[in-house]
Amino acid sequence: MLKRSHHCGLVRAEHAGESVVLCGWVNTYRDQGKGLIFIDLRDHSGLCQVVFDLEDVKPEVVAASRALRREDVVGVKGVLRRRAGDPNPKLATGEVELLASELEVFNKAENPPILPDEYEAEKIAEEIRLTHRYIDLRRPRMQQILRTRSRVTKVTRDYFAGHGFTELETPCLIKTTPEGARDFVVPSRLHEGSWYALPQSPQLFKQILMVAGFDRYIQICRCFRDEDPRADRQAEFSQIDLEMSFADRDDVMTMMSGFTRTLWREVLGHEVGEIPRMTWRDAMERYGIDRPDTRFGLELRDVSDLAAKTEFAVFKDALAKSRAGRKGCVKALRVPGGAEKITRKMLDAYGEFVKGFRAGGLPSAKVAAAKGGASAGAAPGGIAFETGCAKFLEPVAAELASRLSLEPGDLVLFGADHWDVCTKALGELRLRLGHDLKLIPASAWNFLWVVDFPMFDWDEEGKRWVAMHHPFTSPNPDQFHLLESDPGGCLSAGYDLVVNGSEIAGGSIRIHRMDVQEKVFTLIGLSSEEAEGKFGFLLRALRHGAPPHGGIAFGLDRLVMHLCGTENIRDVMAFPKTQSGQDLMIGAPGPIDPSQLDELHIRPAMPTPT
RNA sequence: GGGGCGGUAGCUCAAUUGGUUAGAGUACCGGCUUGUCACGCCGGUGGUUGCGGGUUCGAUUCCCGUCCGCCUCGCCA
Repeated sequence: MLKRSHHCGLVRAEHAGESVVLCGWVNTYRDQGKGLIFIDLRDHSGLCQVVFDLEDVKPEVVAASRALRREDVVGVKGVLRRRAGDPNPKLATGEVELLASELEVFNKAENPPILPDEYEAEKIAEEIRLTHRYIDLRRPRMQQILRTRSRVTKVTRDYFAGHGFTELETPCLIKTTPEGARDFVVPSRLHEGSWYALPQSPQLFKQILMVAGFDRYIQICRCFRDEDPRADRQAEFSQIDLEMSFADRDDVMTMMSGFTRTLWREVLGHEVGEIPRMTWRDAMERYGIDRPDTRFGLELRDVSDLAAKTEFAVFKDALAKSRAGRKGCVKALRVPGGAEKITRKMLDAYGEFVKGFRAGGLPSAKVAAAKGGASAGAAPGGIAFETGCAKFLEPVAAELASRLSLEPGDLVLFGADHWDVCTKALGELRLRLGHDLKLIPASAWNFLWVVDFPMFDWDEEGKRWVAMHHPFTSPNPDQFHLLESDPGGCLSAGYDLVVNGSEIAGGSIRIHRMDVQEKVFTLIGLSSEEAEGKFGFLLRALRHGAPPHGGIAFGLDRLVMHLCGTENIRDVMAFPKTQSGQDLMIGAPGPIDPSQLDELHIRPAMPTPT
């Protein structure tokens, strides 16, 4: 077998004159006739032109080289030389070519269903690319992404090893937990009728590792959640999972800010500065979302008090609403220059858009310069409202103008509904406006810690509190007293790391006292018997010497998406699944043999597949 | 579970109001071509129009069902 001496993409003019063996895939072939054949040979490093001078090689090489087709895998031996023809400025190796003397065909490729050309890849249906993933992954872009992913995990391990973290593994076959996402389950052969569950995260194990005295833990682990996938979500995904003992919220955030800075420096050469903090309340009120994209303004402003002074039924109705102890509200979004930029058609589309988030509609008004003097509707600030719900706004025009810093030419959009509906609808609309009006600077990296989350959300259906993060999250130290008196107002010691409006990590300081943990279980409607049954091991651990501890988990896939600038999580996974959870390459999931079912004590409700 | 878009040659797409033998580019096969580099020129093979039903003299086109892919709401502690 020909042994490779260089990589295709790395040969340069300085290697001219050397005897060289290149191995790789035939990217393209150009048969010039009886005397001359060119091929571009590709490996992970790039392309190099190989030339066969048919009058100057052995007959078997003539035949074999004429038969070369795209994606054949070959080794070529020859002398590297400066090109006899014009250099190709498009190739890093464009100054040189390999003059072939020997050719070994390792593997003749059948006519490829797809080609790993970036030129074609964008057009080829993803379904086809996933089916033939071994070819799609040959694309330089996919190679670059997955190598970046490898670089990320390397930097991660180095950073945390350098800070005293121990890499430990936790089991994949565990048991179901009552809270959280739907579990993937695995039937037990040895225990009839019993089931394992795949971990949604190693949460409890890492806490127990802290109780066990490991001080600092890291794992790059696979997590499983049986929920519908999205562009940035897969049922099976990877986390950088961490936990620290004797640490408070600031300790964890400081450590992780350092990690983030290291990662962005090492992978992108970008210097991340101090990462600012924002309270959850601030994020929700100003951005309508718990992971604000702070790369652009367009902030929401509460105008409930002014709306109350109008006779607008939409506002009145909203303010009269109440849910989970929280009154309805009216919020405004000022779009500078929007009176002209936002066409009627766009406005209608935005109205439909917010309805998708259960808002009733999108009241709006244009801002114009007040007509000279004291005409009706003119505010002292020199503006007047036109169109839409303008006439209802007249009584509060001056106050609105001042609160929203309105100027002629602006457009004002209103959300009026339950607090959660109103904030979410306007928050999503803000993002869409930012996109549509091109307000988002593409090259910016805006990091943000979101802190002071509520401990609990009120579940209207179940009539109970549910943990906002997870039931092991501790209240902030100054909030413990609210646990009983005002659970809805109690803030947690949780924190999320957000970049450009995307949550890349989330964690919390954990409860390390059994009595507090039991209290939280009770609050979320878990009886002591249930808690003992589901989490007895944790409670026992907390009785036997648990250090204060806390941690975080980064979404590895999303990190890589950001670092590579992709918008699709499947692009950063070697073998992703489709939205229906299928692996199109291997054909999973698939039927299993009835005897396997018997062994597992399972009788399917569906007819046995044939 | 809901909404939207899509499925025609290996791949990317076209096909008028429901009307001739479903076309083009590319890939592939054959021939030509000694400096190409998305090589070029000539010729050729290639189709269960996702699948199943229905309407019709006639369906890629219209209707019903179903499967698959993508985006999205719900969901994702």
